[in-house]
Amino acid sequence: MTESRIRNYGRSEETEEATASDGTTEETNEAERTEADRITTCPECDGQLITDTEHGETVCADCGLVVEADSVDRGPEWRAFDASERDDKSRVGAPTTNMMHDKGLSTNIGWQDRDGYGKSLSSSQREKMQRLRTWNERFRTRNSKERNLKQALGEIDRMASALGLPDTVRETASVIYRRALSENLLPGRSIEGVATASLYAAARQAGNPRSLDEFTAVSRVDKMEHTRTYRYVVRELGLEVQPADPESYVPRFVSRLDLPEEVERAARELLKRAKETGITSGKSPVGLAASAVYAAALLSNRKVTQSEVSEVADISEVTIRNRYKELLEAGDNLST
DNA sequence: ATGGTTTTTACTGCGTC
DNA sequence: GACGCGGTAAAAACCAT
Repeated sequence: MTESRIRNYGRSEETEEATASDGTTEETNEAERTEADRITTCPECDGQLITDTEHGETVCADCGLVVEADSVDRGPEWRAFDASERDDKSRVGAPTTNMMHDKGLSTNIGWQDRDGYGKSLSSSQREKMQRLRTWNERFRTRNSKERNLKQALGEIDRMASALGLPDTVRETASVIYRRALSENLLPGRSIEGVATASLYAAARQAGNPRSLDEFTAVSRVDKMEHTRTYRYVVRELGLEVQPADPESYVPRFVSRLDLPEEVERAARELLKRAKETGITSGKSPVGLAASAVYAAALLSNRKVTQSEVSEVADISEVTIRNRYKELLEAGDNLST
């Protein structure tokens, strides 16, 4: 952002000098020009700037000065001269999504009893549409696999919302679930279990992990079944899931404790050093993150009690005590 | 199933407000 | 006296074998 601003400044100065030589320009105060008025007004005559997308230029409406040239045209590469032509030439539609069992590609008949112009339908038309809707729905979720998927994806969506996981994670989870389904991993396992496992794996792959406890809080399956199916799915599908990085828990703990960004940085620093000394191996990532946050808060003189941290991290105070001592020691050893 | 490691639970003592 | 903190021992959970 700053880069391009500097470049633009340079260009407008050049143009100024060029026009100043023919004596038409008054002095402009260089120092007073801020980034705010760069965008809207002409540096030359303070006229309104207009963007010419056809030629990729930003020009002054009054004096015609080209302020910015060769900008990137983000529009389509074809031209259309009226609305119908635009519709014909457009090659895009709604994106397909793995979050719906049919990838969002099947027909969906609207529930409003209105025609294309927004007018209400006659009663006979309404009945007809209702029958169509019924059959459309029946065909759409015809076989058991489809119904299975539908339920699982609903489940994934519900849990992801409850855990505050972004759409990208839901997408990944859906893909994993689809693979599990197509490889026949489902028989003998519950839909909820596999759905939970898929989401758990997706969240970890995305570097946005949630702890097992957080999952058991929102999932319909208990912890044991969850971990069992998770391991099973990972093994059968050959998923590559690295151990959760403690750092990825830090931001959430920090924000839940209302701590400043400075603490977050310090916590990350502590974790980095701990990783270098190798004391992190085998220890629970959540516990490490929680302890790092506690230690960082302590170092920056912010009052946070161990019990508060243990509360938001769902980790025992004892673990925090043990870990944070180690973290501080590791930090000392490296810095000296 | 088992043994080793880590985490949790429960309890106690110390200092401070 | 309540609270925060530190420590300990035993139980429980976890993981690889």
